[in-house]
Amino acid sequence: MNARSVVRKRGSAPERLAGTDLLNHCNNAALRKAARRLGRLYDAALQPSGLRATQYILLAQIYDLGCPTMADLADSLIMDLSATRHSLEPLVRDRLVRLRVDEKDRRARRVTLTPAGIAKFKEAMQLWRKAQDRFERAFGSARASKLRSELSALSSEPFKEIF
Amino acid sequence: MNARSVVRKRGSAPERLAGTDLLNHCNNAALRKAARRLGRLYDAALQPSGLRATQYILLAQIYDLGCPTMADLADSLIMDLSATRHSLEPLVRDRLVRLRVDEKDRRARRVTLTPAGIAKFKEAMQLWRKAQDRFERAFGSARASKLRSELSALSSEPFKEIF
DNA sequence: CCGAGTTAATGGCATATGCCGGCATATTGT
DNA sequence: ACAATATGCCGGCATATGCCATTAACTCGG
Repeated sequence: MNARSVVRKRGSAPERLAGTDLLNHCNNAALRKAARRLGRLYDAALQPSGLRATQYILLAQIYDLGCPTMADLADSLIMDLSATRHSLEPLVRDRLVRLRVDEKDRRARRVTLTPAGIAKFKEAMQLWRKAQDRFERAFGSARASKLRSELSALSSEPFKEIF
Repeated sequence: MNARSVVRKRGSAPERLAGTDLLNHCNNAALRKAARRLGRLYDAALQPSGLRATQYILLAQIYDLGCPTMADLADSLIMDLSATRHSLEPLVRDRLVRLRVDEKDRRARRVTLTPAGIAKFKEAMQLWRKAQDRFERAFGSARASKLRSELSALSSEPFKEIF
């Protein structure tokens, strides 16, 4: 009787079908689901390089910024400083990334790619492009561009302070 | 020559400004950044309830589905089965969620909310709404709706097999 | 130059997420 | 009924992410 009522109650009520209401309206849930899905696509594509998608993102951003401080890097990725540091650990361990004390501000750490890091990044970039292409072929290139644009807007300035 | 080119080359080269190229085109990076940003918004809003945004999503989905199996739940959230299980652990520990063996298939586990879980969910829903409203007021309600719609499309069927 | 306040990073803890290998339970072909 | 296979979940391991408290280093007013 107990198990039955649990099992059945929900689906039978005419008010609402299963699993189609609550979360369909949640921006955060939609974002996370999409991130998981897409993450797995990129992760799989990058596998031959031994990098995770997140690690690729870190390398790319470091490459792009040159030798940012931890805080620069974290900010640019909308990431917590500690999270950034923790995520960097495997990369440092594997000698793809190096940290060094900033000359002018001894508190700061400059993050740089090692030669191996640069090589690995360039290797991974080829794989990344495959994932990117595969996704955009399926989703539409213009559509993806528009989506990224909206996501960037969401991640950018105005929303830093909606709290 | 090697290290030098890594450290310095970047900022000075006129070819490109720092941090605006590589990742701006990466769908995955854009998605992750947005997810982190929005996640923090929802996390903060839910804080009084003691739930994380992700936990709220789990409770909501369980509430919605009734008493799904682990696999049902994982699928509906585009989540790995093990990840789902692990994420459920704190909720089970705190007696918000219960697992029980399915009668008909002893391998399967049915996930249900306890009364405390239902109460907590409803409490959290009020906080969730605040975050949702706050975000949509800033981002635009229609715009958010469109964004969710694109994200859902991305998470849904056609892209399961773009590999 | 000193001390109060600020800023950058670290360490510890907790959850989030995923992969892989193993185990128990179903399902199926014969 | 039985062996082979498939399925659902568990455990262990590794990374991802964030918060908090702490420490080290800089800034500034006096």
